[in-house]
Amino acid sequence: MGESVWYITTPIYYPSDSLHVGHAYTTVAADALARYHRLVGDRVLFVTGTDEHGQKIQKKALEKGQKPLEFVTPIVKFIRDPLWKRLGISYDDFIRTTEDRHRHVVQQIFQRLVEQGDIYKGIYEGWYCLPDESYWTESKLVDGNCPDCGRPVEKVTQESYFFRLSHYQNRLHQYILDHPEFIQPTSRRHEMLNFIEAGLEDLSVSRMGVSWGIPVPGDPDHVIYVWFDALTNYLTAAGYLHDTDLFQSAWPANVHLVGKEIVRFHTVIWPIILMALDLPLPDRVFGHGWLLIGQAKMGKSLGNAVDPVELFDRYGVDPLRHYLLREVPFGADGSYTEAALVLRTNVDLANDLGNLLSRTTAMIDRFHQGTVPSLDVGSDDGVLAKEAALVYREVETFMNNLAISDALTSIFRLINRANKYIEEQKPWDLAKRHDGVALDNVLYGLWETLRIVSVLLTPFLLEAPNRIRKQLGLTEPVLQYREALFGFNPSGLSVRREGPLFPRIEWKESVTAGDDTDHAIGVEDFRKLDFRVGTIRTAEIVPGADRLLKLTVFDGSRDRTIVSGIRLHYAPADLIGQQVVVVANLKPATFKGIVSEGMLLAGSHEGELSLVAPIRPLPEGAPVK
RNA sequence: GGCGGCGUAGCUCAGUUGGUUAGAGCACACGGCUCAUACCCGUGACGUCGGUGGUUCGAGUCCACCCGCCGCUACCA
Repeated sequence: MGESVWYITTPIYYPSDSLHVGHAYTTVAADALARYHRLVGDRVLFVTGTDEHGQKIQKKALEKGQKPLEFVTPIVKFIRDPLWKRLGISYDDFIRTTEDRHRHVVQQIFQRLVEQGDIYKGIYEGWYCLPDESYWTESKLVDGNCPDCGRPVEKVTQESYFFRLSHYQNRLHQYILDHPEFIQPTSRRHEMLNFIEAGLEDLSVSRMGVSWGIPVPGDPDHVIYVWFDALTNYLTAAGYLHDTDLFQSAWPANVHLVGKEIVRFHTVIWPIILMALDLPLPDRVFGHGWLLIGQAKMGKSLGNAVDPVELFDRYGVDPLRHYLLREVPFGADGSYTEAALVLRTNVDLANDLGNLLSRTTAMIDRFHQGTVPSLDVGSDDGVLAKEAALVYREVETFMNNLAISDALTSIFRLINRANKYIEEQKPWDLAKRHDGVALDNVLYGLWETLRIVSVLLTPFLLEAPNRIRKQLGLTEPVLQYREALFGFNPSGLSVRREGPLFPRIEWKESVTAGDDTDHAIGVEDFRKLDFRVGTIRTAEIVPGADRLLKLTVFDGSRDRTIVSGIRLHYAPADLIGQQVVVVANLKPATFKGIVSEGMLLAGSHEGELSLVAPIRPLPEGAPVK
């Protein structure tokens, strides 16, 4: 019987596509929690993995002429290394649903539930798209047609195994009422109570048309379907039915960290499976928000998925981790923009933390020959010690509540306090006045604060803590959270200045593509723009300007003079009679003495330029919106 | 449609059980400092607290209605 294990999971990801920053966000958050708990001395089991069965992967593999496992394995490999490896994901176990250990567990559970009557055979009604070879539920159909291809679907009825959710409905409802901590944040809890109160239908947990999955024991025409397979990974990884010692200390899980879109499966289906198995329920299911791209949901199909590998190649692991953990507050949605990532890095990591380290070590070098002064407790004002002690407790509280961004905010408050303290104490004046004791206390306080920060940041950042410690003259890595207490004895240590801990990122907004939703405008803004169709009447070269043309454009009511910088791309003669789109309510501007009353729309790419025009002719003056 | 939530400075958000001049961070302006990564520190400006009408001595904070936005409303991982 081992000591109790702090068990945290991420969802297992579906490797049909490469993962994006959203997945990285969930996983980094779980990693920070796992690292924190190791630091405070808990035995930790941190599990992530991949959910590899199902129709979609079967189809994708088929398209590539591969077996499903062949198709999926390189993707899984990539997720483990480089993706999670370089992001520093310190998982203790990586589970794949295609592993034998998992198949055995799923089949045994299934068998047991059949035997005790919680799973029964019935008839499943669904819809099937023949050309797509896809099954759909009624609610997914678009106007009664296949949501993928829009073609008609046919009704299929087939034998299926059903899981008796209805039987456990009241028990689950009561459980959620009795355990306010079970579903977080509370808004999700309300939604789930609502959902359950509406009544639970039994869930179809097998399919006949899909071959890529775990067969139903004793009935190999049926494959165990989706959630029943996926959710039970949490039991497999905890050793259920095969590693009794591990299971006894690890189960129930402390936290299932999930995206808000799968909260329901984790708080309805999953607890009922556990109830049916007579197992205790996890302490908490936390549904975190999404990382949006500007305002939009991120997704492969939306073409805006941000590749995490690209991000840490460009900005480094610590800036990325810090940004993810700091920017998205508790349960709410966060918004990814490159501008915000750069800002967080420059302001927090470079200006505040990096610069504090730089100025502290510089002063110890200059005013104390590089050796770390010791503290004269009796004469110290205790300002930094007090703040450090407060932050120490706050971080504990926040991390226990899964409030990761609040914990980081708290740590950076200590850093800011230290920067301010320098301003208040003016060590350079103390040095001039030869006030040795006061100077020593200040320098020690700053050094000690940075040492404490290096401990506090250990769960969040991978490289910075040890780089800070090296510059502080410390050689031992951080081992325990308790090291973040004020009063370390630094005798014999000397600082070792290096280059900036986090160099400021020079970043020009205009250079970046892909974050156009960063400056999203409302439709009311768009309506301010008056676009109209016009026809070019005349076109002539503007003397003394090598790229300007002077045009007259009839906009339905009058001829406008428009000066346009398109001479390199269009000969005047080619433009006459051409329809274009003009911006009609632009303030007039003067070019080479000619007043231009508007602009033409044109697209450009790498030196190419093309005017925008209606595909079919329209009357002049027709609005464009 | 049903249930729930949100709308507070240019941006992201805090605002406890209703109570003196509505806050923080970022951005902006000005000033200071020089140990430091053009950094840091200070000061300042900016808000009809979505709208209307109530309750109250007093409402961002309670009630009603309205406007706008969002989440959930089952078998996709």
